[in-house]
Amino acid sequence: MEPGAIDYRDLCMSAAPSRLAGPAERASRRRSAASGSGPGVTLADVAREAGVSSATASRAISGRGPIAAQTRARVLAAVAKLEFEPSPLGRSLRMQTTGLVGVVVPDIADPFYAAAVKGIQHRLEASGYHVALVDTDERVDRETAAIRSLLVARVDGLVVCTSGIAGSWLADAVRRSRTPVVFFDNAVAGVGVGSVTLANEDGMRLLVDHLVVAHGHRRVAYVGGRLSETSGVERLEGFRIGLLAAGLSPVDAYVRMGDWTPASGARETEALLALDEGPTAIVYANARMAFAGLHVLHERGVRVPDGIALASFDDAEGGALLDPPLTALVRRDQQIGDLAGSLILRVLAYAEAGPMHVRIPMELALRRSCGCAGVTA
Amino acid sequence: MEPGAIDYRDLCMSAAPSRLAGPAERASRRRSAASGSGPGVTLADVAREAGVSSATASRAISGRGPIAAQTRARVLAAVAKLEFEPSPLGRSLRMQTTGLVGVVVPDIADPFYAAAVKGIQHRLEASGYHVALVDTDERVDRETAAIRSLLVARVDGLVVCTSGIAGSWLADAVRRSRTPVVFFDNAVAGVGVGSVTLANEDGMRLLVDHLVVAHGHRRVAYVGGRLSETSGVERLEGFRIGLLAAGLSPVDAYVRMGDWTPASGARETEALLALDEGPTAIVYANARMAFAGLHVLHERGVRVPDGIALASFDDAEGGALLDPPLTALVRRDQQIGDLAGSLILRVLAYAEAGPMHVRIPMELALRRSCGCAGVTA
DNA sequence: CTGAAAGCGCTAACAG
DNA sequence: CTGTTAGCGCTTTCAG
Repeated sequence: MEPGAIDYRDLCMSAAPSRLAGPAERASRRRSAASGSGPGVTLADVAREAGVSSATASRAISGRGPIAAQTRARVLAAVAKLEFEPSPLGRSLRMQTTGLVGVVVPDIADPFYAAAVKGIQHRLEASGYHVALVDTDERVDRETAAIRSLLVARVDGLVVCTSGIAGSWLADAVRRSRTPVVFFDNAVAGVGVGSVTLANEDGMRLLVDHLVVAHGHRRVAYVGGRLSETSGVERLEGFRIGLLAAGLSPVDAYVRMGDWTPASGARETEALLALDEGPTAIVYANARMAFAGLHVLHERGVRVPDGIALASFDDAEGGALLDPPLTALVRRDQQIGDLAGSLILRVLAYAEAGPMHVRIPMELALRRSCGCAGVTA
Repeated sequence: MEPGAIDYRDLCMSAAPSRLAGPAERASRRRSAASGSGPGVTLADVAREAGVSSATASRAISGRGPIAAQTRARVLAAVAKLEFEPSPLGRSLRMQTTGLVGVVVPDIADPFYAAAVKGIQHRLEASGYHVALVDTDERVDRETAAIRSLLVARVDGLVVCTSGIAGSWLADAVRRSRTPVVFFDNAVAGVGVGSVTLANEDGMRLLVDHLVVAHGHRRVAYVGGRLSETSGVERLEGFRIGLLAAGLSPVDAYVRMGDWTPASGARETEALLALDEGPTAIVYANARMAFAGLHVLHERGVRVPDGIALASFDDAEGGALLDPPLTALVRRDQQIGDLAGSLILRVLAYAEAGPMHVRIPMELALRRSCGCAGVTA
């Protein structure tokens, strides 16, 4: 082990106490102002160097306000010479703006949210915003704390996927702070300047319709997600309506509720298998549950799709790689994040009026787990 | 479609121009100061309400400096009454501290980085820091821009996984800014206050050793990751040394270089299959390439592990769910992030001296893809 | 123990 | 067109 290296177990003991001093408690590190260039150089320095007032320097740099071309050039030269970088701290205080957008997600380890965050971040970065990310572990109390804390930090906007249909607290807090909020994946009725959601109901109907009409299944089961989230509610509704539209009626025993996790997908699949007269097809409300379900079926020696056919609402990197490849609804993964980012930017840039709600349509990818030959990629 | 709802295609046209006005260009929204409570209440308001000076109010709230218990109580009452939340903007300017830690990752959609970010965020949140996340898409130019931009934003610290062994720019920038940096997964020699990396070499040796010694393979191939990253280099080295230690010599044709992506995993696997005398076992440098490789093998009708045995350096949610379950090295996924967070906190809290380098040991999970019976979970 | 005053770095009115 | 002045909200000497 090289010098300076330590065993990770030691670190767990020594450097990971449950609570270290936070930013507010820390003594301020003084800037060293070492070479007189780079961070540490102030606008006043630039002004002095250029022989103008700091107001003029500010105008030259920001491009706002009248300024003689020649003066501007002098200032810019000074900026370059001193390698001046305007400090956002002074500007933030003055402008009441942080250049930060808070992003709150239930679980960044879920590939769906990871992709969404990627989309949001790329979008916002292009407009000069930074993303303050908080992962809530799907816990409503953590979500509440996260939003509160981001509001205190004076983020310019918020992009939130709430877990749990948010109560009045969220609505109040958001309204009072006058901070624009965009919801994605799960919307909150009546709150926020916009939302981006999937066509949960339509998509699920597509899936059910395919299983029933194209493949003739009549005993179709459903493994759903949390009903405390709108996506869970809407997908279930889509399942029921899809069944009814196809002339079948939902059977209670075939409708199982999971919580989006692989563990719950496995559990509910086993429950379905234990039934006297089991289903001939199972629809999962998301990919992670479907993956786990497929695994259970393999273990039990049930052939897919011959024994039981499978389909999933939601795809993920790997759905196409499974054996058999999973029939699912597809979308460009970062799209939802990109749109959510666009929505919040629209408000930040133009302070536009009415809320804007976007639904992303879903497309069916017919692979082999439903019984198709697997034409679609 | 409900009122206010629009089709997403319209939005792509109307609200997603390539560049919207950024924070610096926006006119400042004036606080409405509506009810006189909540955000908008200033320390001066509290002081007035409590009948003290703002200096005293500050002392009462921050807990720093001498203050009479009674006075403090009066101030705290005023705080509660007005629902005062200290503005971080004023404090930031004064303290030269933002409470922000920049986190830079190559690809948040990679489950490994997602888990790492989760660990980092949770750790930092516990100490009151926010995480400013940037995803670089594995592009060095984006990484450079990200770090520069975070430094300009005056983050208090940086946690970085660099893609590409960072050149002198990074070293310079980091040193000059005097901002503490912790590297994870990929380290950069001589730069930063710490690093958290996996035991790449040891782990890979474990894998090779198992294949050769336990299962008697003599034609072992390797599908590696980028050699512009230390993890890529170290894993390759581990493979070579492992082979040598087992008394075999590496065969050039069996050593293929991918770039961590599933696509490259598939491509190199096919190249291996095209060989006259192909390998009897393949070791992959990460899970995503292994998944794709397994898929290719399935498609080609090669039985795993009978035809070709498989093992992967790196696991991921789902490795155990594959068919056959994938033999791989395992770790607690968020651990690397947790440790990286601890390391940067240590520096932020104590401004401690020497750099600290941590290696996370890897453990072998014997599943079925290598030929084992699949005892380990 | 408390108050007055200065200032972090920047921008915006308002004069000149 | 440019300089002066006045803060944004907070912390911290320095006196009292």
